[in-house]
This record gives sequence, structure tokens and C-alpha cells, in this order.
Amino acid sequence: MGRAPCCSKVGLHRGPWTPREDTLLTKYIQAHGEGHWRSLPKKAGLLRCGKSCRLRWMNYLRPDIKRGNITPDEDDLIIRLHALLGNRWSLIAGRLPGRTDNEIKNYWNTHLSKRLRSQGTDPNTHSKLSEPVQDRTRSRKKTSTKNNNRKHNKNKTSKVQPVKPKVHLPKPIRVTSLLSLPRNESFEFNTASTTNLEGGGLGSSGTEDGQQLPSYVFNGGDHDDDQNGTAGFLVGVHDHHDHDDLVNGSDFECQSHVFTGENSLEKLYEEYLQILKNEDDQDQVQLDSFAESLLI
DNA sequence: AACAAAGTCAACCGCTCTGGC
DNA sequence: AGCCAGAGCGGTTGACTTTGT
Repeated sequence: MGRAPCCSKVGLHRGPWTPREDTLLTKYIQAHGEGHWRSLPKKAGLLRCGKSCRLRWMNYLRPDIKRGNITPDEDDLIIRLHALLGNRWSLIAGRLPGRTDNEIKNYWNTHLSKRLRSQGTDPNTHSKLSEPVQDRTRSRKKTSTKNNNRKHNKNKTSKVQPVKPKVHLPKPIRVTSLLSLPRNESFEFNTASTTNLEGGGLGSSGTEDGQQLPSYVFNGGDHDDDQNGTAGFLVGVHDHHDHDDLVNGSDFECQSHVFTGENSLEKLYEEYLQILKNEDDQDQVQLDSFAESLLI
């Protein structure tokens, strides 16, 4: 459409970020918050495209990014969500707190799609292939430290493995009218980990016709102002200075008007798992409704 | 030890959507 | 209604690492 590029690429740094650039970006966002990506590089003293800054922050520097290997539970969830949602990585990532769409996309492409294929499942349609595809990849002994070493070698300084379990916040989303939807047609509510129950669980929300649907849709937040059980939506405006305390989870609390309390969350999570278990039979309709609820 | 092949993933690219004017 | 800026998304690329020979 002939639209001008988001920034002049002349004289801008490209490629891997340096620790100094990371620091500059982090400090600027901590001081001024996210947004205004186009003007941010100049203000922060970065010779980077705003888009690049946004990507770096979203996929790497955010304090709530979960580091470390994808757990088997997350594996399973990704596969199931992919079956429901397809390649809508941001939606899937929104259900895996602390994981980014880029990370999940990469993981899918490099691990899960191959695994599914080797198990005789079409990774695109999730239907059974006529015969399992032999995994032609070399059988390489994987060392658990491989990635860490690599990242270390590349001097990716912010890749620090969290020592303690964290309560992770979902990706921030654009701050828009509460009545409008983001482009992916789904509210990206703060969610709690499905594999990390101390962070919450799956929700259950009533639909307009009163049907109880399993859903991740509940509000949560790290902001004190949002912890009064209001029905307002938290739309990912982070006060990053708060995140230092995320480790103990003290500033993360389910905000749903539908339910509150840790036990409820666990029950709801179990409910979700139950539906997933039964997805092949009578609960398929219910699961479909769940999928739809994700897309609303 | 050297090389090639394969795997990984951060970063980039092009496109679309939303909201403001 | 049309234009534009800002933002976000999914697909792709390419530098780098790891492993096998």
C-alpha cells in the first residue's frame, strides 16, 4: 500500500541486542511505561526501530517472562490449544502465562510439530495420519545445558532462570476501550498458570444463556487498584516496579467476579481437565463452546 | 581436529487491525 | 469516508550451536 516503513532503517542498529541496549530499554520502560514505541527509541537513546524495541521488550525483557524449558504440562496444553485455535500463537501464549507467542511458535515448529508427526498426527489438522512419519532428524543426544550455554555464549544477559516459582502475568495488550476487542478477537485477560496452580487456574464463566463454560476468562492483576474484586478488566497496564514481588505471588490475585479463592481455582482447573479428558465424546460440544469462548 | 548437517531461536518483515482526526 | 499512526500478529530468516562423521 506504499505505506512508509515504521521507521527509517538508515543508521539504526539491527541484529542481536547488546546488554547496554537492553538496559537502556528496560530502564526507560520502567520509568515511563510501555507504549509509544515509535518515539521510544529516540527518547530512550536507542538506535533501534520502535518495532524492534517492542519485540525485544515483549519477548525478552519483560519481567514476567518465564524462562526455562517448556514443561510436559505446557507441552500438552500447547498441543490442545493449537488443536482448538490453530496458529494463533498470541492467543495460545495468552493461556501460558510467562510464555511469549514467539517462544511458543518456535517451540511448536521445532519440537511439537515434529513430535506429532512422528506420532502419526498431522500437526496442522491434528488428525491422524495414515502412517506415522519417521522422525528423520538425527538422534542427537541433548544436553540439558545446551540452550543455557548457547544463550550464555551469546551474552544474552537477561536470560536468567528464575529460581523460585513465579506467578506470571500474561502478555500486555493494547490499552483500548473496554468494549472493543483486540485484533485477535479475544480479550486477553490476565490468566493464571495451568501448570502452576499457586498462580491460579482455569475459570468458569457463565454465558448469556446461563450455560457454565470452562474458561480462562477471569481477571487478575498485579496492580493494587485492581484487587478489590471489581468486574473491571485489567488490560495489561503493568507497573513494573511491582514485579519484584511477583515471586511470592503476593500481588497477584484472581479478580473474577465469578469466583474467588484458591480452592475455586483448583476446582475450576480440574473441571477444565475433566472436559479435556472427555473431549472425544459427549463433551465435545462443551469443548467447542470453550474454544468459542476463547475467541469471543 | 575439521567439517558438514541439523537444530534452535532471536530478530526481522510484511501485513492487518484499531482508533483518532 | 478516508487517511494516518500506532500497535500487534504470524511467517520467515539467518546467525549461532550442537552433534555426527
